[in-house]
Amino acid sequence: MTDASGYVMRNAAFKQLTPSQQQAVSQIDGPLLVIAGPGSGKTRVITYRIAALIEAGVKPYNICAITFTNKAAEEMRQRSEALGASSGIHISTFHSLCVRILRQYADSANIKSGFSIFDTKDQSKCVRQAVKDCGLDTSNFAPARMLNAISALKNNLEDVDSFKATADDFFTKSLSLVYSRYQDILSKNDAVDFDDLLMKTAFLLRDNPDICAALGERFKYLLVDEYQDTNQAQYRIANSIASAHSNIFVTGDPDQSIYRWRGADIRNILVFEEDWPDAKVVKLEENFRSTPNILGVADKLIATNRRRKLKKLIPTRPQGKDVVVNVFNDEAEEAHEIAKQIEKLVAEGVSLRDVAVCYRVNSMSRIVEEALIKNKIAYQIVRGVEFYGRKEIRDMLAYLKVLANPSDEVSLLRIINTPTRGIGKTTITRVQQYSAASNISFFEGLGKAQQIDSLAKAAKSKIAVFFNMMEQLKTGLDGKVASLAERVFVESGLKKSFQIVGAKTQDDSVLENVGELINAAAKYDQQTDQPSLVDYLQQISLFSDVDVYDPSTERVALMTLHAAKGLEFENVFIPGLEEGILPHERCGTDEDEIEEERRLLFVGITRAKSGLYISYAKYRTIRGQLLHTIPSPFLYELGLNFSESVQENQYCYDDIDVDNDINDNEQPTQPFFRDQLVRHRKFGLGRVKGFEDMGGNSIVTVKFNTGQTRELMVKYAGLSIESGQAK
DNA sequence: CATAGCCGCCTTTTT
DNA sequence: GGCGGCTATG
Repeated sequence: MTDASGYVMRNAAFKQLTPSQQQAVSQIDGPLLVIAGPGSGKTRVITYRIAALIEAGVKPYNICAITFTNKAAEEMRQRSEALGASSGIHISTFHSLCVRILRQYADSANIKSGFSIFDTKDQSKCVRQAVKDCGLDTSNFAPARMLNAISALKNNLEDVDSFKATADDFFTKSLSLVYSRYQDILSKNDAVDFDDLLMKTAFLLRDNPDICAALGERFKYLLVDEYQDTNQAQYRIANSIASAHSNIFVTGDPDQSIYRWRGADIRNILVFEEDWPDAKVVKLEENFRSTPNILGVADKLIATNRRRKLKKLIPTRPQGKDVVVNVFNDEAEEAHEIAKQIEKLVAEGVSLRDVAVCYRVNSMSRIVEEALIKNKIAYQIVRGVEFYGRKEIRDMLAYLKVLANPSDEVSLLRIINTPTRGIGKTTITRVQQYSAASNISFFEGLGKAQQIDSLAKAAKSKIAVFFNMMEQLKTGLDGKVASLAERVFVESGLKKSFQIVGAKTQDDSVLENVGELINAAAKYDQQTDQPSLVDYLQQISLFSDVDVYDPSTERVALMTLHAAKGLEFENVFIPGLEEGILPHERCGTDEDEIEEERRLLFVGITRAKSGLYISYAKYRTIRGQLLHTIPSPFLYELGLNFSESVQENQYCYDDIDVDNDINDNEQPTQPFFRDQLVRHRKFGLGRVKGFEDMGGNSIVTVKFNTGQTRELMVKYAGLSIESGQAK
């Protein structure tokens, strides 16, 4: 094998790599950890490495590369194709890989191979039902909260039984009931959620050494990108597959770990050397992307974090423009000035495709959009309104899902009366009762509707029409998806109903979107060897708009900081450096979470090649409330002489007391001051709006994020003061 | 049974 | 400020 890699050594392109990059490329067998900083040419290293493997005689078929996003997978495919080394290599996300494995070993995994994959909205429906079924109140046990908790359990490989055993207080006991019921509902639907894909695969590999060995045989070389973002389930899956041969190659950067909230465990990368004692470790510390100005700022910021592997950012580019920090009055002005600055850049010859605006939360996109529209600047939102989240698309897909998997009751309930065909709640309940009593699925119940005595004659005939239509559509299942989708569109009556609405509102975007869906299906039919409806639906469930970003168009890119990972731009704007936004208020005082927010900003900063514009607004309207903001503590950590660097904007109005209901000159001895962030056990996060000093009976007025303003007795309120404020 | 309008909950980030 | 779910009304 060394001979073959020697061939790579002689390759001219290979010689252009730095010594550490060469190291990372040329090791063929055994475990290898590459700690790769931002802009270190990591993607290049991975593709070269794939080429080196193939030149060393490894069959493409035996190579499996895992990424976190479909977009990263697509890019890797293209890049390895450019090296003439793509066909046969398995390149996909963890989730896609799991779908494949689960379908192949459906019996051992105890699921049907035609399983539906439920997205977040489907999950909410199910968990809400589960909470109700358990006799719990959906306001005390908010479905979203339950779902988050269940998701966290699954990512940590806690199944229903193991969690039940450890649940000891009221909340965890209730949660375990809901979890159990939720899983029952999913299984009744022959459905899995995103987390199940991982958990079920991890358990499948744990419990079936033969399957594990077979996969190790199939995937003799395993590459995992962004290893710092693996959660427990993904970590186990990767380790299981590689256990037989130890050919596991992972790359990552602990400083860019930003998915803790979905179970990513930074420890996975930190303990790699313990897991694989003969692992080689290569650090890629040179940065080929950003100017020293930008890297200096990034380095200062991240140095504040304690939980990390020490790593340098070594600049290779010449000194560039200063990093700009701006302060604005409010978010509208901030957005407007960003637009103006973009205009300036364009005047200097910068292309719009070299500009990105990266914000903490999606909701911040709108104000930026408005400003860009006003200034006639073209933009594209990377993952705005998700295509597959649109109502019309979900309706169409629900029909297809029911055709592929009649047990999918969630989808069936969505479409049974969409468009309206006179099948109402009462009818549905009666069929459901009948189906439950006769131990058949809801869809089968519809087929037997004529035998259900409680149903009215009219209801029976309406059901018959619907049921026959679905049966009729099923006869067209020949693998090709596009033609079927077209038929569904027409025969379901959706087309007609959308046309009516479209004519009324003068808006045919709905029809266009369905057209786009059918086009996409046609593309799938064309590009896939053995197209099938089940395969199509399972794939599509793992896609979102993230993958639609088109770097070739002449537009400014708008995206969240999370979505920005892996991308680079000549110029990057990061607005909203404010307490509560970045770091986000949800992370509270938890130091680990604050560190993650810091990494998030680090990721944002290191996207910029030469121009970096950071800003915050003194006032910002959040959920309809005008709030006086506090600058983000991160601003002080950037190593810029902050007070001097901030160019006070000429339009700045002075700190006017907006509500005018309290004297600003409070005595420092008072325990509470205006705009202080406080947390209440029940009402959550809020801001102090007033304080009446009455000794032991002092009253504090707090405006909570729920929108309520409350007067609380200090001695009873039990308010805790949120730390992390401006120093 | 269908629809309009109201109420409450919600939003961090993604597969 | 927006969506989804629930309720009152036709």
